[in-house]
Amino acid sequence: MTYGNIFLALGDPTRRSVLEALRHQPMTVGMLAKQMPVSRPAVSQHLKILKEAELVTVTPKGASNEYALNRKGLDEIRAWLDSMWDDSLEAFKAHVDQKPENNN
Amino acid sequence: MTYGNIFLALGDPTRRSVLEALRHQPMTVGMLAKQMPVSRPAVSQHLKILKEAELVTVTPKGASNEYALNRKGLDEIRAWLDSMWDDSLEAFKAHVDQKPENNN
DNA sequence: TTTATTGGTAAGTCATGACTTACGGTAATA
DNA sequence: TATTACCGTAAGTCATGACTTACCAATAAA
Repeated sequence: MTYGNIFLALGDPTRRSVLEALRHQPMTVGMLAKQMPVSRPAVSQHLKILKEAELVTVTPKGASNEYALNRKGLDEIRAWLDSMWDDSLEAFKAHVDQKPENNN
Repeated sequence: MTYGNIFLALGDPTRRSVLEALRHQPMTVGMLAKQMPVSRPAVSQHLKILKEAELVTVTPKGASNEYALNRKGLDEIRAWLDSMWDDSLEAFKAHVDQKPENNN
């Protein structure tokens, strides 16, 4: 279950703040830490988790590392949501289609 | 931030199992607990969190309570995902549209 | 090469939360 | 009414995880 990490990553408010900051433009760790209420190591640890969940990407820029949004992780969440509704509609359809005969 | 509770709720694998079980049909607490590796009180506590996140609804059925999927919570997640992409596209558009003049 | 900037990691603390058993309260049944 | 099923909550335990400071590696500048 690959989206397990993703939901876990999105469960933390600080990590969501990081993602929401990265919506507007890619940022380095220092830039992110400066506008957040936690320390730089904390941000670094969060970024590690976000990276493993494929919610962000890293590209080294000299001495600093630039982080950007990664579409992949968010797409998986969307797929999970879609699957929830597919199955739900299936169940509804089965409910509508049910007939007294042929229920083996 | 209303989706805070929702992401928190979805972060737990047991709660996701509950939701995925409810995709197919509404179920009582006992039915859910029977097909899960945790105790009934644990399921009950999870359902409380899912209910507060508007991911499930409850309807009393005599002595038992029937839980069903609630579209509302999942829709909010979808809206959050959409907002991420809207802003991301905005940023991309701003990047493409940028010209040497008029950058005040 | 020395010095400063950037950032990842280690180690430790502390809060939170995911379980358990025990209990009480309500609705169906005998 | 007495009994049985169903379920929510209280209390307590234990693991996890979100922080901190301290340290180390790598790049950029003096």
